[in-house]
Amino acid sequence: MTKLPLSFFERSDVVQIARELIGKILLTSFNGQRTSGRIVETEAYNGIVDKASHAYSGRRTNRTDIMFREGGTAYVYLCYGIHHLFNVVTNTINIPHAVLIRAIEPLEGVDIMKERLHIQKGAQPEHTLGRGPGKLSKALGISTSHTGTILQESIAIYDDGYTPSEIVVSARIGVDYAAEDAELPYRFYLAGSKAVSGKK
DNA sequence: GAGTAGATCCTCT
DNA sequence: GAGGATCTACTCA
Repeated sequence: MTKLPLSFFERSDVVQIARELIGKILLTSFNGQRTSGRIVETEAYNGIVDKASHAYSGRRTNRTDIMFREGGTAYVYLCYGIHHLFNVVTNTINIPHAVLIRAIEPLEGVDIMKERLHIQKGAQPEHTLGRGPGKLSKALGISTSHTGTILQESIAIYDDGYTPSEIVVSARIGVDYAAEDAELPYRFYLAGSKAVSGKK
């Protein structure tokens, strides 16, 4: 299992990176609690030309400033006052591209994830633990305090040689406000995975 | 099984 | 002061 280098995220094609992240492993290690899962669903956010992106038209505020950093930085923000959403910043400095990680299949630390989600042990099948961006962040212990973290230490993404059998492309979820950009084929998921969120 | 309301708070206008 | 890259629980059928 090899850790993805920062150069993986510093490439210019955010849509390509989103596709390649399917099947990779997201691993967090906080306070000795190690949890990981295989990424099965992602969405690309294509910077200043993408109405669905927080950085659309070059909007740079305290919150979005993280997206203007170099690739391989974590961008975590609070949605609906409840959910912490985990993104990976891509491309180079001053280009605010990002990939939203939407779903994982749990691998290590399943009991820790259940504890974090307040699920009784064995009460729910494992594939529900990382189904959806809000739950995934909670299961892995990621919160807004981790925004700006470089993805090489307490949070990192690995390649264990797994090759996805079939990747499905679709429009993104929950971005109706983005008008015609909501239709863009920027969402990728692993065909047949039970952990994929959204419609069937 | 499908549809809907409510939670809840930070960020930007 | 409004609204959001969501999730759950509850209703009704």
